[in-house]
Amino acid sequence: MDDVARRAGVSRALVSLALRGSAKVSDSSRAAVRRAADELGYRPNLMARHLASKQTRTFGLLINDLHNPYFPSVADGIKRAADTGGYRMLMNSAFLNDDDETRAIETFIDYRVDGLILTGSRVSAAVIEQAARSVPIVVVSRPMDSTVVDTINNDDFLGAQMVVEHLIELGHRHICHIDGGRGAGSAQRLAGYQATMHRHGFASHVVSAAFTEASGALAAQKALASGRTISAMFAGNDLSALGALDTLDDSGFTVPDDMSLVGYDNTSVAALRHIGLTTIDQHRERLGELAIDALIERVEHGRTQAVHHVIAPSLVVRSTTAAPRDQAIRGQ
Amino acid sequence: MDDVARRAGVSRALVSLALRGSAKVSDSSRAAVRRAADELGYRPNLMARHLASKQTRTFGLLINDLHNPYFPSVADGIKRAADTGGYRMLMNSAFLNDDDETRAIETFIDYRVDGLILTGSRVSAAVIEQAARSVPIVVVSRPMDSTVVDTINNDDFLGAQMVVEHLIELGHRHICHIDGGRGAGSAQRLAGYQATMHRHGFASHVVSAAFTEASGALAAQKALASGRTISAMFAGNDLSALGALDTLDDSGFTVPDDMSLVGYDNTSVAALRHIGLTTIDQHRERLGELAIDALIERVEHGRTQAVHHVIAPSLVVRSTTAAPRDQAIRGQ
DNA sequence: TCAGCTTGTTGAAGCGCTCTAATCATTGTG
DNA sequence: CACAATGATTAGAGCGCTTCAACAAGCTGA
Repeated sequence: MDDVARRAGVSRALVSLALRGSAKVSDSSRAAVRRAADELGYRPNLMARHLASKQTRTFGLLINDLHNPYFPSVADGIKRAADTGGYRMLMNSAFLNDDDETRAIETFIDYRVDGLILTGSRVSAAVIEQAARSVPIVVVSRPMDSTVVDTINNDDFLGAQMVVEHLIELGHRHICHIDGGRGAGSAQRLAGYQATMHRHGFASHVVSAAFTEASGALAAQKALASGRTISAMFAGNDLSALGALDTLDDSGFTVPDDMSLVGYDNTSVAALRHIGLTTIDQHRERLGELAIDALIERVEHGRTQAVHHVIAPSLVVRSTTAAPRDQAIRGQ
Repeated sequence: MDDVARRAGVSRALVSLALRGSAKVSDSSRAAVRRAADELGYRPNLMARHLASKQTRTFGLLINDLHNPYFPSVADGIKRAADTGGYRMLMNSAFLNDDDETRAIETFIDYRVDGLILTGSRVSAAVIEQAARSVPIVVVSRPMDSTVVDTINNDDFLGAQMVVEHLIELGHRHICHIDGGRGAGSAQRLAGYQATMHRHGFASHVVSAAFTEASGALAAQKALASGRTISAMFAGNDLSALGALDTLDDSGFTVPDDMSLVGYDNTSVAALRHIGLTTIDQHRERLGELAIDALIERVEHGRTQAVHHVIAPSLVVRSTTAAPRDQAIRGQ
């Protein structure tokens, strides 16, 4: 920086101002500084800059499970919104491990990001609220009733309700739900399923799993082995639906003739025509935008009260759902 | 830090030493410092630390395309290896955009990571070598003949050869290759395909695409519309194979009866039984370990000469390849 | 002409840490 | 008992930047 100042014939302070585009720098010195900086290939040291200014103009994004194609799409939206807002992103993933997640959050705090977005977070609310004392936090895809962190969520209760209504309309009565356990939003999805089944006077049938293929496959096995009649399965997310699809294939069931199957998230895999999974779309890009907006409001406009956005999902009907084979017999 | 020092009844310098586990600190003061730090919830400021020491003990990982399930698996291996090496990771993704990628690299440099891993990078070699002047770089899944950056690669020529040999053994003669364009490793895969076809006396048939589903689907359409006989398609990666599968489904082809299909990367999607794509496994976890090892050697042991690792892939035969329908007629 | 503004510029302090060299205690040696 | 050697501790400089108060210079209007 000293070199640049000397070369441009000004003081170090002015170099700082000029490079950050301050209005109170004359055009001539600004040009001189710019030229000198270019010629010297000078890049300001972010560390020093932060140390002096407490700003990094960087947001952190924590992705819980990189293997779940749902998250990259949310990341897309976030990145784009951050770009237009003039912030850059740094990411980290936790691979579904709580310790990893806690450490990743600490890394972000150590690096003094200006804001932090947690997607599909699974650590306890206490950990998050503790971290929120150091940095503004937005939690995406995990409902939290907090006064200190913002949340951006899909209405998972409604989504589940839409799925069940869709299946019931097709004539299904025996709908089994593959629960997502601690996965993001899975409690709401379960509740939506149960409430809707109950409202229609049908019995719930829940097998527990997680948001992975392997556990979805296992859960489907358990469901089939339970001896209960099942004509449709509603999995907590696309990944577990894919696992269930594996099991159904293996067990000789044809989807949707013998069994209807629904996922949740509308990931790219679900959209493959070869799979054509009926599922719920969460409008992920929108989630991302809202998350960045919330952060910018806090950082730049000093908002301190928490906001909680909930956006409505939509049903995407593809080729894994159809009327149950025995519809004619059981009738309406 | 001053507070901690005061509370522990020692100097600031000793707090620094104690917290970093220096050997020249008495057990008693070490304990006192630890306790004081805990009580105060003190976390050293990474920025300040770096400013003074030039170290962050963090590696950066740039993932080119988060939507391609190949990369998360590589990231898994990298993260694990970094963990055991005592480094933490920061990630960033570029979404297949060169400008984004360049900016992401700059962000990492600004954040002064101790080392940088580029996976599936697409920017020009010049950009990478320029960046390598600021930080040790390992390039994964992109062959580069550089004297300044390390590379860790799969033997894509060999992998392609294995695919073609497999198909030829099944009786295929008319094998079409869906090229990956600028995608990582795609040049080698193309070369392996062409060389092997040529060696067996068969004509090459290449349609160009990229490493995405959409372009794979399009390429398959072009191939089918070309009027040339095709009994098998070898796509540059799993994603484009999936796209081709969509097209084949739509066009009424049954895989593998009417058409065999092979991918590359052995992603989780390929492994879904419902898809069961024959593909090449790159031993991604190993790639990740080697990358971290290379970085640590440079950072901690001062290696300056570039190393280039190439590891052998293996063929994973699933259910999208079979003998061509007309084998009996065309015979051997 | 001059007080009072602007506008542009600068010196110096300070951000929170590490590191070097110096200091202080303690022990061992001839 | 002086002196070297060892081990533990500390003061203070410095890392590269921002920021703030102060200042110089050119303008304004009375």
